[in-house]
Amino acid sequence: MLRDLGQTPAVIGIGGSLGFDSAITPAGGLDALIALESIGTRQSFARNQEIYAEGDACKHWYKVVSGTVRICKLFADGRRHIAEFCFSGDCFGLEDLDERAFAAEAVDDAIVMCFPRGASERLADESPALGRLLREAMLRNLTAAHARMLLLGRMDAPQRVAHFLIEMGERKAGENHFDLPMSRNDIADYLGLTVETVCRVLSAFKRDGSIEMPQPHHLDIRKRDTLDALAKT
Amino acid sequence: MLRDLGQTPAVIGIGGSLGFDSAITPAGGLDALIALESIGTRQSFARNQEIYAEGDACKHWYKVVSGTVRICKLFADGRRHIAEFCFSGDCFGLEDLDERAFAAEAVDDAIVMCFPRGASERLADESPALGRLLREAMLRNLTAAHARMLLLGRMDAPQRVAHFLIEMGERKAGENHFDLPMSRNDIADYLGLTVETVCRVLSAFKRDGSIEMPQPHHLDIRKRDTLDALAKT
DNA sequence: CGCCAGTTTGACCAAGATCAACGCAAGTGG
DNA sequence: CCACTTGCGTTGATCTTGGTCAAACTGGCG
Repeated sequence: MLRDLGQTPAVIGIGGSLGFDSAITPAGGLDALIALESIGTRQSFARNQEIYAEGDACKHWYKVVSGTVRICKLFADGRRHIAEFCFSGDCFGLEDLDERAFAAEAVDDAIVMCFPRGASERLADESPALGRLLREAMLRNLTAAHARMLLLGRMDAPQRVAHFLIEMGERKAGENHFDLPMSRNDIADYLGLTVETVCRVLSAFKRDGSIEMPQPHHLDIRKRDTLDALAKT
Repeated sequence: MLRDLGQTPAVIGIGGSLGFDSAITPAGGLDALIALESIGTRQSFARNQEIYAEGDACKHWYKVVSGTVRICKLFADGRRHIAEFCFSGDCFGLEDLDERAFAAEAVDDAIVMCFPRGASERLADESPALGRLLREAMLRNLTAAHARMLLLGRMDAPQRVAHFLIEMGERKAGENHFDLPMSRNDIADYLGLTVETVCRVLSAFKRDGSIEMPQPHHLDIRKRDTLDALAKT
């Protein structure tokens, strides 16, 4: 547990991929991380179960232990926007507002650690190193958010899907062969497209040999170069 | 100068509106803010002048004193994406990467304060209160980034323009009557639209009486309700 | 005066949304 | 064990929004 925290320590952000995998943990930071770990509680959620709802009070933040979590928002007209998918090691639910602007739901069966917000802020106060780690993580998150703005504002459908596949490959496994835990609808709402468009683009990728998809949720990237070229802005 | 910092203290983020206008400055935070102010230098830029370029080293971050700054990125195909407009009191240029992912340019004649990155990080290490303020500011920035994702991913052209007009009204003046310092091209690149579409939507708003625009850069919101209703997701 | 950069408008086109249908595998209940 | 339902995924036909291309208008400024 300790070793795990040391390698991908708990980190902050509304959601997003931000373990400190490559960060050096300065003296003092490690103690704070141990203390942080000790104030967390473990929770399990079933597929599609709500972790917190839009409008709930922001009393805690979370770190994914296993499974997948989506950070999302439902509109009056029934449409949905997914801000982020969180995988093992990712953190979510830390916001500056008092109320949740987004909901968090388990995509598949998921286990998360839950940290009280106030206590972890006090820990950061006592440990400059932890404070700095948190700031760095937030900036990383901000960088990721800007990248997503580019995707949503400037990329066409094939580019978005290619970008998504590469992102998933890197975050899930770092390999060309992996499972997609989320539905086509989830993917569409994450990329700002419709289910139909996502399907069509995936079919097109399959047709030109860029990917193989024996089952809808089992993916194999065959021409990474082609996808990379597309995803490159 | 000191009073100014106390009211809208220097704050961090790639860009964005994040003065601590409403934040209480806890004991100790103020000292750090004074120290921060003392390490800053004042710089002036002419209209369209570059403050830093994409790829430059991230040695400093900035706070707008007067004028307008755009944070933007140019693509190989000539298109441009504007991540943020920064007005008086806003800060920009603090990133986690070593190289600038975006450029910063003066929209009109602008004056900024420039702070060395390393020195301000050390200040935050010494002052938990400052560290906490910075974290809060970053989270605010993250919230803003998520709102922009919603805009870029889910809103149609009239909604985006309505949202933009309301945002500018609130940030520039808090009134219904104000100047738009940026060009139609800037607006388009900020909203993920083309100049033509921005013009058409503005003309439509003018036709239905939602706004008046005696000159292209002078705006008067006449039916805020209509615009609000549009902008509401 | 004419030039120039920025703005506006119109005609046309294409990417992706919408609407509709079908396929397919995993339940579910008789 | 087999109809029947249900939830996803896929595919096709059509429509809409906003992009593209082209041209005209405007207000400074040499």
